[in-house]
Amino acid sequence: MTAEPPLRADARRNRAHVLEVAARIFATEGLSVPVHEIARRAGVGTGTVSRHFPTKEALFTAILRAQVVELAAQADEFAEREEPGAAFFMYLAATVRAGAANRGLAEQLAAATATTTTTTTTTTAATATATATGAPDSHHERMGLDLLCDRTDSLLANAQKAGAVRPDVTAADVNALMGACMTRGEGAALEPIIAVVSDGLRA
Amino acid sequence: MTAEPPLRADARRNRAHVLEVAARIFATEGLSVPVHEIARRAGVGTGTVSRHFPTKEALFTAILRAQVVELAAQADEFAEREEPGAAFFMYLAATVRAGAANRGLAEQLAAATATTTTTTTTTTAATATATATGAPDSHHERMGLDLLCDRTDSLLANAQKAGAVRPDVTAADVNALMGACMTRGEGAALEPIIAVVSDGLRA
Amino acid sequence: MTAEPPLRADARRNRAHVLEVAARIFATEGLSVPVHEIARRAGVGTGTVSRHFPTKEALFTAILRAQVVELAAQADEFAEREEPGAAFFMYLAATVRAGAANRGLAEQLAAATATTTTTTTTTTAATATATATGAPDSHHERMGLDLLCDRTDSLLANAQKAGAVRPDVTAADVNALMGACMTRGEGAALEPIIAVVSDGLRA
Amino acid sequence: MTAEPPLRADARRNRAHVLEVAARIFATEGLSVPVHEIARRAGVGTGTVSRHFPTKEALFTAILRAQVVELAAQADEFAEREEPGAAFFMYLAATVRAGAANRGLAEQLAAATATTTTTTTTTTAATATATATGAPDSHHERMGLDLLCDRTDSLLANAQKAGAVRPDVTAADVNALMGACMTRGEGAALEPIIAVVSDGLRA
DNA sequence: TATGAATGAGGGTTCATTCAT
DNA sequence: CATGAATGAACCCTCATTCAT
Repeated sequence: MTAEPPLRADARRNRAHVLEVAARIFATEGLSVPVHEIARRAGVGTGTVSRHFPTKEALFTAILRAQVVELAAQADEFAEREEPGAAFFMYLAATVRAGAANRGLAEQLAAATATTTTTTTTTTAATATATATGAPDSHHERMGLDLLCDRTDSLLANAQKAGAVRPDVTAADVNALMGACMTRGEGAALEPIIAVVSDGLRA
Repeated sequence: MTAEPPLRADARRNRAHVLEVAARIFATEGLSVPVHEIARRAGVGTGTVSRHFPTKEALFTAILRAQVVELAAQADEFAEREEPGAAFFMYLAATVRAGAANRGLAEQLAAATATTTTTTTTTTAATATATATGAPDSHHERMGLDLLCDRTDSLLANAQKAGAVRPDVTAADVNALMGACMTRGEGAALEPIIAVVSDGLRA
Repeated sequence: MTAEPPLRADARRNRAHVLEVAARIFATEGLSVPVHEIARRAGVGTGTVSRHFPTKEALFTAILRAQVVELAAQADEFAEREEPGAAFFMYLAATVRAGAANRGLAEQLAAATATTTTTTTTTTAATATATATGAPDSHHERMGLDLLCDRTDSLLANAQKAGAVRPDVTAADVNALMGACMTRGEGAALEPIIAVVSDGLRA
Repeated sequence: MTAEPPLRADARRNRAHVLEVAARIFATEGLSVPVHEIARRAGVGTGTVSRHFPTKEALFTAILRAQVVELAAQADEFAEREEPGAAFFMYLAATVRAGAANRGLAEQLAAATATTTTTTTTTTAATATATATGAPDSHHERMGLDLLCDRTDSLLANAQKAGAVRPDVTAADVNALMGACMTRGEGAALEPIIAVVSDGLRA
């Protein structure tokens, strides 16, 4: 609503730094790392983190959105430059690779995929509250997951129309499969898993 | 070391009851349910839970072990009664279904699979501490995951020898795939996912 | 709803002790004293306070209700045993004396009296939340202030009918006057104030 | 000690504006409004507020003093132009009306009146600290309350000498009564309260 | 042995104040 | 001077664990 004035240069740097550090920490150690710890490792006070991201969930959101937006852009490029089948499988691989490199992203996606009936309660009290009081799916949208779902929908539809993907799988199945692959153990090679799932999806 | 005296009858009953209730709760609501809540729903005091399972992680372990032992037994039956390919795919499906029906199990497996390189921190401070101080892989073994890994190893090897499974996947890949599928969103149907992965694994 | 089992003896003692200490502290230093400090002075951990009174506001409520209930009972005695005018003025004096001896009580009453149009925001976030989401006046009732208001209503009406109190003042005025007198500085003698207000109210 | 150089014109304007905005906010919403919020609504940075009023309490003081000085001036007018009784009761009514229209003023006065024996702690940690470390009654004087007390003293004395006010009340009683009436609930009409108290004070 | 009350470290968040820009 | 980002202590609350009853 109120158009915020652009951040001061140093603040922008600081914000970016916190974001970067938090992204790395969440990626490697998951979302349960205390805010205090993030602040410490970023070399700032806890208040600085709270100023830029008033809630821990806001921090999740900021990080996840950025990553998701990038993935969606990539997906659009694939859709434009490749033929339907290739586009779909490149999207699949790219998304899974991104998620696999990022534990926090995977955790959020896993939680988000489970939003159909039950309230998640996994992530945060704030999430629950928001869900209870306000918009039904706002969490999903805040995180930008709707962007990804859109890409899955259209890329899958096209690939199925082109006969490159078996017709009996739904977008929800694909989302679940991608979300699932992200959480694979780091001990296992990621590429074989992508290969297996891709092959399993082929017509 | 110290040979534990056998539990008194009422104590054994109590322990079993707590275990049962906790298993149900963890299965449906995940591992973050407070111990206090488990005790309450089991109709015992928190002290009773702590007496039998001195740590929350010990409770996880006890539950997971039981479930894993059962899965391993099932696997042995498959190995005995079915031909290699069928046995492998039945094992895969059974394991994934079990995990998918059990949120806590899936959470633990996901965390456990990720133990190869990084220290986990996912589950609990207690876990992290234990892992840090004690034996490097004891978590894995305490949970009984070694039993499952053994089954994956042998069933996969046999199935590959029989030409039923593509030769380029490793046991680690299969474990990761199974672990991954368990965490699929509750919105997506489980069976299509199993079908896709199974098809992808076939020779 | 769920009939709580009676507290264990030691817990009841502890609860009573915390209540007593908190009442004294709130009475002398107001409501803004940290819970942590109350716990410290009561010689218990912060968790113990939170166990008995899950919210700081719950602690206020418990203390205030007890005091208010006692005042209401006293009022009923006056109504029964004295003639209307005397009953009213004894009630006034007793209430003011109680509130004056109790800074926290006075703060709450002052805040509570101001509930007509604006939301108070003075006391606590929890209060505001409750007011926003749930029942409109629940704060007022949780504190038991409705009990006092009832007494003011009836005692005043009777006294006015009996010609002991000037007819142009309302119960709201009386409540405000009582609430006001409670907050008088401790440097000033209370009794002259009561005398002045009582005289001013006489027919 | 160090003779302050006169403020630059823009600085003086800024200071005045902050003062004005803060006065309005404190009057309507009380003293617990964050400094940050005051700065925001005044359209200046938080640093600007802190520069002019190094402490939140300093801001209170500046505002209160101005208001108190005005009240004192009014009192002097009454004393000059009216006969003793009228002057006293006009002073009483004017002071109470001012306080009642001003939540922050009333809060401060209530806190200030209570300074005789106990240390306050109501307003702010800063206040408490200042009170603890520095001069015993400096708060009272910083706020300009001594000015008001002087007026109460002399107006009351004259009115009593003139037989317009009952002789058994002290200035402290009157101050307390005035302070008390300010905090009356917004639901109750102010004038009846003033009427009652005035009548009660008459000889 | 069972109980559940007590503990206290740790979580996220707010806010008066300071200080680099 | 003005700015507003940074600070960090303090607040309230949760919960795994311990221990007196």
